[in-house]
Amino acid sequence: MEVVTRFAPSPTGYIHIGNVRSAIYPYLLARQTNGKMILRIEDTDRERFVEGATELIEDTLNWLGLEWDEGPIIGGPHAPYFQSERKEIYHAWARKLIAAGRAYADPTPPEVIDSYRRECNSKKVPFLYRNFRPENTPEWEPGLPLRFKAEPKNYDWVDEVMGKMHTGPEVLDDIILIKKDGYPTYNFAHIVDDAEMGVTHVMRGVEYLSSTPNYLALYEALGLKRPKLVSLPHILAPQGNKKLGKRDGAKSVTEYRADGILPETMLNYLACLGWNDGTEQEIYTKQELIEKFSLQRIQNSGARYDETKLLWLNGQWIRKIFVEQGAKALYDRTIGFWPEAANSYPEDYKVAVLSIIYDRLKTLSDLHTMTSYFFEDPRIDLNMLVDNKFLKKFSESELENLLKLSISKLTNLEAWDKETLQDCLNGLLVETNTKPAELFSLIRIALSFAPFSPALNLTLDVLGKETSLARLNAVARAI
RNA sequence: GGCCUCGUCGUCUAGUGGUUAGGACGUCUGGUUCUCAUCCAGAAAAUCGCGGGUUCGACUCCCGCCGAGGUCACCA
Repeated sequence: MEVVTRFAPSPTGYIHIGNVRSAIYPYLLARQTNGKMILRIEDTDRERFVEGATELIEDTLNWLGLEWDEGPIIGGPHAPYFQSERKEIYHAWARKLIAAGRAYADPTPPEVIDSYRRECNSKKVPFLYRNFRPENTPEWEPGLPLRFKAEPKNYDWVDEVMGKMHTGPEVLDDIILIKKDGYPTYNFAHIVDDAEMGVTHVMRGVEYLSSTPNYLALYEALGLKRPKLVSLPHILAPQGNKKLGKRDGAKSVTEYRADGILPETMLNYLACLGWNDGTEQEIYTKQELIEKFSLQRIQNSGARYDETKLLWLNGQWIRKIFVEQGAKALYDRTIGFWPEAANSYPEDYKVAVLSIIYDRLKTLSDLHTMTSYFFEDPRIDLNMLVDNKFLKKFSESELENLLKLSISKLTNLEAWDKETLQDCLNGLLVETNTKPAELFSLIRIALSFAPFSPALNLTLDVLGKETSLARLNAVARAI
């Protein structure tokens, strides 16, 4: 049977890293089995609805490369995919329940229900509405909430991650199916939708584990086959033991795009937070994840979110793309991350710069600070020369002489490429009887006045003869 | 409080009766003709939450406890 999974977020804001995994795993499973993934927007809470949130969600999925088969804009055989547009469907199913005597309209005012709840809380007993079930219930009509009539009993089921589950009758209750505003609750809507849409695997956070018996009761009352249930462990905040949420500063997934994290990194990192294939592999392409993913190997304990490892992984991916797909492919990912001054330079030049600094990048936004001297002349700061730990031992006139000799040798070069330049630099080392740390530091700093730069011959090569010599001369004059 | 879930290096994890408890991030130390990285090599780092059993033998099986989390909404 075809596997059908879904990602069913509510449009209450952006998707953060704490909950995007419940999009990734369904995606991987669907692709692995040549099944389908559905995007469904659970917008039945009209108070919390945020304008534009659906677009944000689609944007996130697109950026991560998680394409879906049915959903709001692209449509599909089970449209509409906004729950708010499916009211009649829920009502039709609700009427079946009423007809079967398994649902009732509840006239009890909220204040009264609150008092029941408070009573239970003060007695330290769980609040079960079915213990307060009204004797006579009216016809269901708009303005009245509709409740499920629970039949308490034991339930046994298998959670694909947590394993064999068993609960007693005490967890079943008369949950609200339809709110007084006519919209269904999540509890009811998702069951109806999953059934109508043919969803075979329901994947969601562990927080739903406690209410699963109520869902099981609903499947039963509705005469529906229960789908496979998959509980996903939480992603924990860096501090404490709570699940990662917006109040812990959980950034939106796409915010990481602005920070220069690659989507490959994000997908790789998040997929492997709480899942692994049992090997020692750390870097996975999307394709590899699709092939190797398995429900059985999802971790059943929470996993802490660790940004340091994300950064490491991003560095790995930057290098992987450069090595496997080439400098141009990596360059295409860097648009928007270059310093202002780079705008007036041709693409070839920027690709050349990228080629010699890419392996120092942790994020693409590092480009901004790491490459400025390739695009504008640095401010000359003689203290950087004089105070340098390798150059301290030289007097200013010695430095000037070293620099002048270097300038004349470089000026006389006929070719300007990394090999010729290295030969020239090596010759200067012999001639001046200095150590690489000394002479190279001098030239490197004079060229860049940056805390670090790529290998000297490469820096000179990319900067070009004219710019390099102009900068060295300027420094020689300034000493 | 009831019910449910979870518990291996700081972190992510491998491990299903017999292993020097393995890998990765991070940390530290070296090496790579200068810096910062990369890369390479190496080190430190888990009495497997605790206590009982079962067994020749337990991280692995059983029981109890403790700790952490979830849930008990007309939110999802």
